Amino acid sequence: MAPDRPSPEVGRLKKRAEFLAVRDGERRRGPFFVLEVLDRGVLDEAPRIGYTVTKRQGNAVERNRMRRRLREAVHLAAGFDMKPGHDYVVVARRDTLKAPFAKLTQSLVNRIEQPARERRPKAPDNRTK
RNA sequence: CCAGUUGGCCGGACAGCCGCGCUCCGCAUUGUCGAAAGACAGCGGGGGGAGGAAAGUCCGGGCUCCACGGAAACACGGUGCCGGAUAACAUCCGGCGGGGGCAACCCCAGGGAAAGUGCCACAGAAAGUAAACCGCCCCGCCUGCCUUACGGUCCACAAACAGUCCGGACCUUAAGGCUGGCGGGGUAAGGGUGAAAGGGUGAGGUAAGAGCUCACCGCAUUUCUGGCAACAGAAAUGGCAGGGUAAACCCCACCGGGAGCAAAACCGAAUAGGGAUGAUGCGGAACGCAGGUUCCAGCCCGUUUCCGGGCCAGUCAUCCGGGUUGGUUGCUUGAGGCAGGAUGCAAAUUCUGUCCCAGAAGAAUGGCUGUCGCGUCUGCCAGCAAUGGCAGGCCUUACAGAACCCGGCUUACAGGCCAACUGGUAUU
Repeated sequence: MAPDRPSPEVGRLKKRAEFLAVRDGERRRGPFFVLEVLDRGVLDEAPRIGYTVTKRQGNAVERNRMRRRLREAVHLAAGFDMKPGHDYVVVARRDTLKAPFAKLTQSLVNRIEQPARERRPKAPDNRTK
């Protein structure tokens, strides 16, 4: 099951400010996790990814496991489909822990390949009724 | 073999593929990021990489910075049988005392309640200068009944009267007894209440009772003996006083500065702003032309007192230095592990040899697959049963992830292993 192509080069998000920036980007919901995507508009840089597992999802052992499985899924498969210059943040949910690995990988690939929808204009004036 | 007690240990294994962070060696010796400090990057090879609790952060230390003039008192917090171990402890070891268990063994916040104050719910008469609900006992009065005695009346006997050996009924009086009621007193044995009722058991004693008296036990005081001590034992005396509660206040003895690796040090852009020195100048009063000196105030050194020390608002000038972001150090060689010896009942100490064993920072130590093992469920078969075999399914496992480091405590934990001991049962 080893991929015949070399591992893709994917950077990591490490600072709180970077995570907060991606929160303003597009959100793709679905099973297992929520994917947040932000186009930084820099085409010649490698894509970067960060993982968010909140304390509500379990104790330290379970949180570690969720992060590791997601990281492995990105490393083995999903990383090839990430666009350069984009930042991705995976917000894990509890069922990441028990999901079959193949299903988790497939879900992640699909979510990344999903075409970028038109961003709704984030105007709070429209919401006020 | 069954049941149990104590102590210790393990807590999936192997293989394959792909990864992560740390470090070492060799070869290359340049590039990338950045304001700087600094960090990262190539190829090949090697090494090691979570736990018994890494957890809770409850104690104790190391380490770091801050604070700190002395003495006494006070306040606050903690500890609390004795001896030992230790860097230290609320830990550990060995004893003592009390309680539980047939036993191995386990549990104890275990100083002081005759220094004082407080509290003791409900129930109960009474919760602490004892008291008196029922009961028990004594005395007085009243009522009823019984027995005896004297007397009387009637019946019966007899019959003419007299009479009463014997019998019965009723009445008066007296004495005694019993039942009930009322009043006065004694009592603390018994009942009842309660977590707890002012020593326990037995005998004597008494109207009934009571340490009222006696014996034994307990208790208190004194003395002696053993023990380093906690304490234990014995004797004499006392004659029962002194209920519980100190995780209620309190008293006594001992101990204790504060904050924590996001500590702290160093390197380091801009900007806000800090410190030192000098000048001017200072809350009051006195002296002096003035600089200034003295006294009284004020503030600081945990509080107070005494002694002692320091500081003065504001403005201006000069000089020094660098919060935050980022980076490096701290950061893993340590009260260290393992093996053996010595001392000690033990906790532990000590000697020799040997080993280097995670150092992350949105946080590495993993992901997937296969085989086995373990567990569990279902079905079938064998068996009286315990159980065993086969097939299939599930979970690939409990509790749980280092964050400066040690020593403990506490809490969580699927399943399993070993040793010693105790009580049964069977066999010899």
